Amino acid sequence: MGIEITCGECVHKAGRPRNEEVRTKIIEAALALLEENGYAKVTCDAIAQRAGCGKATIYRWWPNKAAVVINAFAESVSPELPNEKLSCLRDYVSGHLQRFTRVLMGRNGRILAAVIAGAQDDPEVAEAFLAHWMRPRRAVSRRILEEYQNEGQLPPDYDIEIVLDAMYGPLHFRLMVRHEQLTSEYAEGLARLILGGLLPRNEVSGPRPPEGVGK
Amino acid sequence: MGIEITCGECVHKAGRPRNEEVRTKIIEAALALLEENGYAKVTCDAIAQRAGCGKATIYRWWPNKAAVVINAFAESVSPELPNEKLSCLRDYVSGHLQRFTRVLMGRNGRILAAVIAGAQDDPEVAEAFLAHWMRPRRAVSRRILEEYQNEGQLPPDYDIEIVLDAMYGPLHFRLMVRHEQLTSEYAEGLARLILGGLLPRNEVSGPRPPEGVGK
DNA sequence: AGATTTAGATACGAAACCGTCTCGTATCCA
DNA sequence: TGGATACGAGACGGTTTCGTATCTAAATCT
Repeated sequence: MGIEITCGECVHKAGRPRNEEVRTKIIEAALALLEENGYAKVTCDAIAQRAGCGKATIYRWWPNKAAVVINAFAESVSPELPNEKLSCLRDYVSGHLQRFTRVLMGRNGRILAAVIAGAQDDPEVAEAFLAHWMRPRRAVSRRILEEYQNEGQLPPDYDIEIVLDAMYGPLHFRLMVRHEQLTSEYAEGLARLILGGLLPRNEVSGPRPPEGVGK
Repeated sequence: MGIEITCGECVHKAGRPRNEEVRTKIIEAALALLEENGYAKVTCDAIAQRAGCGKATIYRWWPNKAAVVINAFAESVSPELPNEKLSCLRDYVSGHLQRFTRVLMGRNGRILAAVIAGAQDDPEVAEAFLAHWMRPRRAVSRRILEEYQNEGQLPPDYDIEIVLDAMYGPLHFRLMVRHEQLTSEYAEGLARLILGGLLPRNEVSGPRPPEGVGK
């Protein structure tokens, strides 16, 4: 059943109503700690201190740290970056990688890296990350790429999942390993490479089928 | 100065000599815990228990958990996977991605993911990972790709760093995010895509320069 | 033999974190 | 006004981890 992400609709009956500002401050504190120190160093004590609230207030609304982090992450990224099909595949790939890279270069990039790291030792974080971020966004891009494929702008024998990975994988790679900077130029270069391929244009018409590499 | 990776040459003067088997057991225990539980859940206590040794023995030779993990990681991966230039770029990319994927599919894959995750909240782990794993291996691949470029098998206007990321990035992406399985077929499909590119072969000769996407 | 060093076992204090709880106060509804 | 709920502050007991300190036994050198 996983972790409750939204902390309920808070149907109000009687008594002092919930202070929405406190909730915001807790979420914001969690994000700031994620960004600055990484997942492992986020603690409920630290969140409470930073948010200027009592620890009990946190535990009243979330069962544990993972739930707060997942909730915070899901909200911070919810202003979706636009992802719409253009008439030309080339422009779509280039533009989309540009926009996504700009997101990763900022605060949400560090947060994303922290959540992926946290997902390595907590299956609940992993599942929440896939469900609330990775899968929905991939679905949008997948649908767009499939349309390009139907139109013949994209070779029909390519696995869309692999195309998606070829686009997003390198960006996440630099985000997390940080062997080189994530930059706008990187995104542009990557788009050119994915679109053009490594083989010179005067090679044989298509990639030849695999031979002698499998089992 | 970073963390001492090899725990010294242990110049022996007098007294009981160091039991090399204990060292091996500690390293092995660290690797097993990394693989099973991820970086965050590796503790010196757990290592000692699993290795069947006293905690003091660990602290005698390593300053802290990060040092043990880094040491263990560096040794476990030291049997380098072969990475040699072939006459044909296509075969090199395809074969290399295949071999590397097979590594990631096994025990060392989980360990690698754990270390990268650990690097997100510990700069020393990050630097050790880059220095002892990422940079040396990238250097080998970079040199090979540069040779292909000099031979004209690889377009001269591609940034080799980006080519490297296009190869390794998607593999690490699946390794860590696990939205889909890492398989041999994935490696092969990725190789085909990188080599061939998204644009149909009857497009204009080369990728056109960026326009209107930068600032 | 005696000095020296490694090693296992275990106790230890300090600190961090967890999740719960209480208390006093604030804020709303009936 | 009184009941109900939210909140901040902080104490709490319990657990975990850290890194150190002891103590005993083993192994090797001089």
